[in-house]
Amino acid sequence: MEDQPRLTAVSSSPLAVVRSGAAEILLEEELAERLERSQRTGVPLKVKLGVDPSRPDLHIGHGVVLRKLRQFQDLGHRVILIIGDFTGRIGDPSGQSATRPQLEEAEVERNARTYLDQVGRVLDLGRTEIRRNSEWLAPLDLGRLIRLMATFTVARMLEREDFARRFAQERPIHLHEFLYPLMQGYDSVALECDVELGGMDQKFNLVAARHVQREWGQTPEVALLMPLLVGLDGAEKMSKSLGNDVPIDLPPDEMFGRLMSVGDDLIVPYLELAAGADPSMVADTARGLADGSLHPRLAKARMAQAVVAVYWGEEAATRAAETFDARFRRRDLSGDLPEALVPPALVADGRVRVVRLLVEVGLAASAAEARRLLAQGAVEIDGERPRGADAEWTARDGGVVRVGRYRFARLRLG
RNA sequence: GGAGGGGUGCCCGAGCGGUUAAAGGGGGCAGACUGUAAAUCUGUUGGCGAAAGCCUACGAUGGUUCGAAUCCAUCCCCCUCCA
Repeated sequence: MEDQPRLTAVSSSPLAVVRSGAAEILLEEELAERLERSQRTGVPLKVKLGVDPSRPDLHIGHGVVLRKLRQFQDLGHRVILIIGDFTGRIGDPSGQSATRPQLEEAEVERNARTYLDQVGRVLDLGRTEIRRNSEWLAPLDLGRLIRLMATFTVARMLEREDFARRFAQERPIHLHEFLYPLMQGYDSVALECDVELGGMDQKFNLVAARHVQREWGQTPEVALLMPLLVGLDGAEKMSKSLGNDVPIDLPPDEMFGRLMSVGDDLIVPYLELAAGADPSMVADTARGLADGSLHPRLAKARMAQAVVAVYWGEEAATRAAETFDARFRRRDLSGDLPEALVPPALVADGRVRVVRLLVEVGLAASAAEARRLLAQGAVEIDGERPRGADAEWTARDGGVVRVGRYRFARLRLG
């Protein structure tokens, strides 16, 4: 392996650390002032991140914000994770069933737990406060709610890009959707937050929170906005529903592989945002790629390794890089492979129908797909490349099957 | 409350009695090419089956017909305009 780049900046001033990589800070002077005061008085800042429990699957795009949160944590500040259980529960305007709220409560619970598992890869959970916004939102009475609503105008609401677009297209905007930014803002009031983090897509909500706090006589929190990470497709922002994401809990080998399949344009942004690499290293890489002195494949491998290291540690990342090299560059499948058990019932006269095998070990979703893959020459098993739907494999413990480029397994006879 | 438009495969979208497992595009998967790149080209993309073939599918239910995604009835949902 090539020598490892330094991934974290040698600590400079707290402001420099916290500011690095941010897309926008409202307002930076306020941030500087609060950090300074905190340092002087020894009172840590309350730093908030709101999370949506209806989507418990985190990807490395969320990781961008989480890493920033971690930096605050490392500087000794109080990090508060707000589970939006209340907001999440009333979220879906089309949810009508009466039995639903309770089910959702259990679900919120489960999701929150999944969430923490993942978040723990980046944050120090022992030093993270977890709050649910139902704590203060559920008891909110109509009087206070109206007071909250009175702080905003419809015109102001419609400035939000999402609302503006839907309004222009005459697509529905449900009234309660206007409440979201307000409730999020109220979260900040309830906790008297000093700083709130979010992706750029949260800008409106964070600005609203500042507004609400001011209305409630509090000093508005600093809104620290992180850039959105582009998805693997290089076009849309990373999101699970678009299927262009890299889940935080993806095993190192797969995470590495997924990062390697990305277009060259993403090397630098990922290095910077997803890996949080040292700015000078990002600059070096960008320069090397631009003048051709750095091979894109090498740069990409370094990027992938750096990202994997964030979630799985240096050692695992190095191993992932080596495994990748062996499996894909040298096409060597002799190392550790995921194992798949071949049930004895499948074996007849020492032979196994390949179609059934693929389905059984999960390398094909259905027999029809398995036949298609065979017909397309995508299946390699123990060095053979059978084409027919009636192909058979001579059962052998430790046999290796590969489907397409990315799917493979070592076969174990059960 | 009144008038009109619509619900099709992962998504968008054509079809408007048989030749429709359903055009076309996107996405996915695979093959070629490569840096497992990206881009490009080609193939493929409901299930069961070795195959012939069979089964399921066009919001739901029922009906007309030799035959329905296409016609009729009822219901559910969505959208637009008027109030």
